[in-house]
Amino acid sequence: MKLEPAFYHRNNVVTIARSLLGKLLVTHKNHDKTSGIIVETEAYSWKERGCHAYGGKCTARNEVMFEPGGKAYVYLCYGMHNLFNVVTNREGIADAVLVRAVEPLEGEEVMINRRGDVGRYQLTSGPGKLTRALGIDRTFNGKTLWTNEVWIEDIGMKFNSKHIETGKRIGIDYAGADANLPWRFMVKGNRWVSRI
DNA sequence: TACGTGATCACG
DNA sequence: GTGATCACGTAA
Repeated sequence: MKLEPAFYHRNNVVTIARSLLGKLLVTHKNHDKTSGIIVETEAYSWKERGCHAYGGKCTARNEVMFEPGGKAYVYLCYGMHNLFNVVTNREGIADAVLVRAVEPLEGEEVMINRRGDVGRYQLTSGPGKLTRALGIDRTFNGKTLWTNEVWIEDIGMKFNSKHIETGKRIGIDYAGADANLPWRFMVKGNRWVSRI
């Protein structure tokens, strides 16, 4: 069943990033349904330098982060890759969770068509790869996550801290000391987790 | 390890 | 208007 708005409106983005592991990210476009189990996330908070909305800075790109939790924040990275985030917290408090990897569940053929035949474990094992595989582009920016086009679902998969690996977030060296925050979460041993 | 790639943002 | 920058992926 789809996650309710209240799931996203909570104020602890780290807690939400952890609890998104094992949830199912689903897209449905042009009669193609694709889905994957979330196996890697990163938390971002307006209070730290890694975040696009650091210090409450609102721009044309990140304004959806300031809306109530439960929307998609999708932006273009390095001129090529669409990255998918889940906006959290209440209106005006800009927190978000980056989804970095999923394990394919439904529509693997469609994903291969979109990504090319790159091999089973390369299909969705990174933040740019999974958006391509699931057909997520910037037109998804601002969509609520309980529409019929994109949503996140609870499939009863639960992980305790024994099954979750924690680490520093990837690719944010510009964040200074905040780059060391242990806000990256991975399902231990899962084959689709992005880079080591 | 190196670079493609183009939107974005802080300048003025 | 302009230029530096960038929450990545790929080949090598």
